[in-house]
Amino acid sequence: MTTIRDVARVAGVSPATVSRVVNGLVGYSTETQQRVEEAIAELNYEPDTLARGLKTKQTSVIGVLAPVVSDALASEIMSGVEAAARLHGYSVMLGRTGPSSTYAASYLRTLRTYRAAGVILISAAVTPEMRRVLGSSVPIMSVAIRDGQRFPSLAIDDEVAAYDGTRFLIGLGHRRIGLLAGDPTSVLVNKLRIRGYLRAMTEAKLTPVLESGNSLYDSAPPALGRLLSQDAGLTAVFALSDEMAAAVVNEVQRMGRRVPDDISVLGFDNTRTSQHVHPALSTIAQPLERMGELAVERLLATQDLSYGPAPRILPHRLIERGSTATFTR
Amino acid sequence: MTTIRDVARVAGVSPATVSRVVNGLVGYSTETQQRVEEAIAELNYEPDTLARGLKTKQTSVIGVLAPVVSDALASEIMSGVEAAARLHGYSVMLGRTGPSSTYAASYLRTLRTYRAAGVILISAAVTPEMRRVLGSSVPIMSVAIRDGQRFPSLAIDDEVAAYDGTRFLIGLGHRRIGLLAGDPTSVLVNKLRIRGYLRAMTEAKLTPVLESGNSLYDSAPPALGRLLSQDAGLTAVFALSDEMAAAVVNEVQRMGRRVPDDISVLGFDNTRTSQHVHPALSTIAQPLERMGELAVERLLATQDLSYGPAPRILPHRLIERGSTATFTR
DNA sequence: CGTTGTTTAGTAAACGTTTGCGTAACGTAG
DNA sequence: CTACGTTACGCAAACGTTTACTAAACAACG
Repeated sequence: MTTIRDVARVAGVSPATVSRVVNGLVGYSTETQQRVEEAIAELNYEPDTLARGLKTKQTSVIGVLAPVVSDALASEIMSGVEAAARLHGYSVMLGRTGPSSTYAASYLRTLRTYRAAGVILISAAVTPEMRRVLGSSVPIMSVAIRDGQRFPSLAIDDEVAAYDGTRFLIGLGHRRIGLLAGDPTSVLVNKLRIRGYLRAMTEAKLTPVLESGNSLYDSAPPALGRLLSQDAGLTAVFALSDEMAAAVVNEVQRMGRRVPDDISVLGFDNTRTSQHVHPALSTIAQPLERMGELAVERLLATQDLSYGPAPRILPHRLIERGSTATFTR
Repeated sequence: MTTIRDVARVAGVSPATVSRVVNGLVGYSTETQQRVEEAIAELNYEPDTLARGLKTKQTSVIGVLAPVVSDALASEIMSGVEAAARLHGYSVMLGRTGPSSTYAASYLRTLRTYRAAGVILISAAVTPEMRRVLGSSVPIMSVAIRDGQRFPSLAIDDEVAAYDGTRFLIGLGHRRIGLLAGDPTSVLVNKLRIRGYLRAMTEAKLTPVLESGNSLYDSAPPALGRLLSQDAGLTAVFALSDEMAAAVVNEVQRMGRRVPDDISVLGFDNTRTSQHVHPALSTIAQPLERMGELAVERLLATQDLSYGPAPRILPHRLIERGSTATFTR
């Protein structure tokens, strides 16, 4: 390994000077700068991150935690995170939120010993325990979830998004619209979306029909069954994740009915899954990659924690594909 | 931050002793050990990774690079990597292979300055440039790709897997079987799989019909069109990725023909996508998560590079679901 | 020409660990 | 009682940086 001392020797200056030019500080002549740069190139010198971090108490790592790393939604956000991080010269460290808050906290502890520059939580809220573990030096934020008022977060307005989706279905002429939710007890996001659906339905004086799955594919068919047993005449189903929506599309067809002719299906998230099914899903798009990018940018803008709690709202967008159609009768 | 000195002071010993008990070395009495451990617990001490890494020239980070991070196949492998890494007390750093070998190399350089314990390449081969950048101190290996003979890798036997898939279709009674490959020029994997298909077909004295996509969903419909224009009477299509297979299923149905009654479709990889389509895909499963886990275990077993080049072959498995059926006529 | 200010550069002390070396204490054997 | 081996532990020097201080050199100014 070639060190800063080697460079200094070759360039005929002191290590301090080399450090200065490497970091673009002031205090050297152009001539010196050139000699140093030549030496760096010649020796193929690269500053040691560890030593630097030890001294400066900061490294360019950003931690990213998701409930499960192979999740499609999380993957796309991570993709954005990776891109933006790289762009700004940061590296990303990957982890799982895991089963318990303690599990996550343990990883955060690791992140702190790495003197990470910040951490991004996907689809998970910042708990006080996490905040405590990190100490005051490393900023943290949630994305794709509306946290309480306590910590910074980045998400769409889930209530309005679900409202818009429901309105869309109503505008298509549907009157009997079922909602297939995720687990409302655990995830705030679902509570908000359910509220949006409810608001749209009651405004239109329609009776809500609601069942919950767990956002994954397999939970949808049984939940759809329950939905249909509440109201066999449903003409539209609004599923709160694309995976569940895809399952609904397939299940409906398996039952011998057609999408969208007999039943319209609306998804949520606009992950790749929404295009993997036929007909392709109409869905509420979240700007997933963008969210990831923005998350790192906001994090980097946060020198101190004075950044404040205000959740930042991103625009959602309804994408109309083949799984929804007008209903007339 | 509480340091080893603080612990030493509280426990009434020297920093050296604290270090020894933290690292489980020898040279202290049980009584001392207990005092130190109490102090550690009391102060909530956690050794600084940076300082330790600087001294020992090793950190517990494992780098993982994939061509694109939101890819389903890569995600599942990463999931395994994350799990195993965590289990062994390592952290994973995420990166993209990116467009060029130089792009990847630049990230590897970063990884080296972090003194990473190793790096895992997903669906990408180790180039000599990468190897050179890493120097001799950090081991690297590929997974889900059969590298040349030069560097360690971990994969299924793609040739045999494709052969088996084709044999399976033939066993079902199909005679006119089209292959939908990925890009054969760039990825070795595809070359091997194509070879397997070809071998099965010629052994059975059937005439191969072959077109290439790029492994992604959108590339499949046009490629299917070309396949069908070569032989409109195809009764089975073997797609070399689940995404393409899913697209084929949807496209076939869009054309008013039925899967599997009119055309059987066989996929490859057994990613989640294979279940998102109806009928669900029969497919060749790779043990993706397991591959990720094994990759880190092999890496960790590699103190030095004397590990040798032998590619390790993992078993593949044919999963029969609804998209394939016997053909009789 | 002394004084002062500015620019360029070097010296050395940290940052928090690990570890080679030295040594005191204590048994045990001769 | 001396000699010696073993165990438990402390001292201090690294690891590769950054950065506060200091100082030399030089110009500008009265």
